[in-house]
Amino acid sequence: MSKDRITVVDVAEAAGVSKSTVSLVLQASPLVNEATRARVQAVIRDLGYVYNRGAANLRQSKSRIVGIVVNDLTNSFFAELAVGVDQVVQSAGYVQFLANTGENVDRQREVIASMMEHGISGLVVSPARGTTAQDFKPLVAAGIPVVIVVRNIAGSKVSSLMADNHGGVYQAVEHLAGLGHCRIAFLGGFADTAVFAERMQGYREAMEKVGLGVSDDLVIGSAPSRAGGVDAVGRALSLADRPTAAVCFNDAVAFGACDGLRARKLEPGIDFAVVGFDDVIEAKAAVPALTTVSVDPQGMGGRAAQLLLKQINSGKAEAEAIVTSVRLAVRESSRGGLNASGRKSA
Amino acid sequence: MSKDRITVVDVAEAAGVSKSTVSLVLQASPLVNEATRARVQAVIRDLGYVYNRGAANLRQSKSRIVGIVVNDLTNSFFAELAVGVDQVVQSAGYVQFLANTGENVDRQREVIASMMEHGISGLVVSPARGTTAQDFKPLVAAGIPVVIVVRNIAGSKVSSLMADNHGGVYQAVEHLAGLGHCRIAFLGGFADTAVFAERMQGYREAMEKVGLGVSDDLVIGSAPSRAGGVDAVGRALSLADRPTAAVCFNDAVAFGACDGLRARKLEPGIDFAVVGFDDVIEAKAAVPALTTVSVDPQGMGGRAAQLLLKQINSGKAEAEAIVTSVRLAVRESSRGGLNASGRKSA
DNA sequence: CTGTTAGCGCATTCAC
DNA sequence: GTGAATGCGCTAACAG
Repeated sequence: MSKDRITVVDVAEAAGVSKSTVSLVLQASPLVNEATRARVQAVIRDLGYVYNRGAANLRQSKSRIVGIVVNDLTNSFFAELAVGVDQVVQSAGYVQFLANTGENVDRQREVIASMMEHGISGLVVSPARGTTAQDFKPLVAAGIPVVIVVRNIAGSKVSSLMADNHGGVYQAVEHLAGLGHCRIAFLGGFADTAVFAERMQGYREAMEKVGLGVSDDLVIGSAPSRAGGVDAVGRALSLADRPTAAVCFNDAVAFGACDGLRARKLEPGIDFAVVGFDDVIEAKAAVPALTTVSVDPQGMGGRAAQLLLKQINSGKAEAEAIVTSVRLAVRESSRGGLNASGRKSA
Repeated sequence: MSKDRITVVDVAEAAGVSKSTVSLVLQASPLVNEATRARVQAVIRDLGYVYNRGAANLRQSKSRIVGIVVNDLTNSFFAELAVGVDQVVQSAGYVQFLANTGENVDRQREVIASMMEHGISGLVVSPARGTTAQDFKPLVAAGIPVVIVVRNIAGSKVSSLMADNHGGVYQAVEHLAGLGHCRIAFLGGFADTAVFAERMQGYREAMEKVGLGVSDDLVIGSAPSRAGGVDAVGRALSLADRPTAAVCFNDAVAFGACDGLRARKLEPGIDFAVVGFDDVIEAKAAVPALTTVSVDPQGMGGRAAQLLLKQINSGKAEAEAIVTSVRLAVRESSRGGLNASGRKSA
């Protein structure tokens, strides 16, 4: 059917003009006669011509394509993030390469290399665990803007967009203290990530600030998963001086904590307040008794993309670190839980 | 810092060979001396050369990039699908453009056009609602393989990969009948989609097959949402001749049905059996009493990608329609529910 | 085995 | 306003 790919010269001779004229109407230049423009466009349409952006990119050595690599698209949080990026990227007339690494650093290296070969003009990446600043060397060497989202990589001289981990946990602690809780635990998470460090720091500072101080037995690590939460809350409840509330490393842990409470016939939010950090976003329709520190992944994606585009258009800006605010989402059923259980303290 | 982009000629003269030689080592041709290959590769490495796939694509007029457009990446089902595609696409050395349409046909048209301009060599698409065969005309005209997933488009002469909607519901009905249910309703969904038609047909045929016949009052439409499910189950329960079980259009409806049951102090799976079709996949950790017809979206994505790659490599094959099987996932707590409630019938 | 010669499809000076 | 050259970075024949 269709012979070979039809090009500008084809439409040029079919319209009785030269290729440059065609090129001009293609980019909507005002330098071309209205009549000829119409004629050319007609020919384009019924000849079924499709613009070859690859050739154009080659010629101008720039492309309107960006890369986005996420560590786990299966996680709704990152899916939403990708949607956020997609939205602004699309409206800006860009198209995106998307790759999922599944937390595999080697795969990540490969896809980034591949994307570079394809001439992406920018990259937003939520790094796989184990990513080092090294991994972005090629990008920065090539002067390609990069914005890291969600997880920070120490020492990488690229931009980053992070949720306010510190502030979120800080708010959570203040909220619980305001409810009258005195023994507030920190549940779940592994200490080897930057995110954990930030949230932990928020916990410590807030506990000091509200005058409760920090005792190490209230910090109970576990896997950042639902099972980990069950475990952690179990250990918390078996402490001699039982906590009455906890802020959890993330929402998975928080769900687990609720599971653990119910298994002991305790009602989350009434008998024991729990606050999660809204990472995984299962939260959407979940546990009504759960207060969460909630971050808007789609919004983050959008902002990340905007930042990236800004850098692309400004010919390369220097690294910029921006922190997106979070808000505490307090559910009805978890308000004033302390009074209800009669466990209010001095 | 980095001057302009470094090219094959740069490495060529740095290595003291010609560009073609460089080109040959780039494609790992065996036609080049081991010594020179090593030298060239060394130069490539420490010159920081990056291959320009765009130029290569232009030259060979083919690209190792495929497009994938989904209607709602926010829905875990499609996110998983995308991951499935990504996986096989990546291992095949391809990279993917991903675009989210948000059920917007115009946006879909735009992104497909954009992808064509970028020279994708294939497309997998889960069409936005309202997509017509027309929308794929440009693709087929250009000889670009397309595989439609999840939702079929009548009259489009492209390949498709669909879940076994008919068979799934058929199995579900058989299952319920096997448990002794005689009044089995079909809940939720709008009649204007192909998917609905297929599932409905499965219901009808199975009801005939097991000798229960179909009475129209047992077919209760509603929005394919959780709220719709609540509504539908309510209407079902107020029927004169109450059904004892239902198969739902999808899992959202099924969840709603369970909500509705509990609101009436009925226990799903015990007092009333409900079977959902696992579209939205919230199901993962959800209602234990719920039996679902489950489809594996990631697997579907993988198969779709494989089909696409096959067609790409075989220089374009004709349209192929394949149906992926589904299986009934029966939860422990929903087995034999009928007996437990003493509502067993003749 | 390696170097030479030509374009892939387009955008961009420059003349006309 | 429009047309004729030139080259983006690479591969694909052929020569050597």
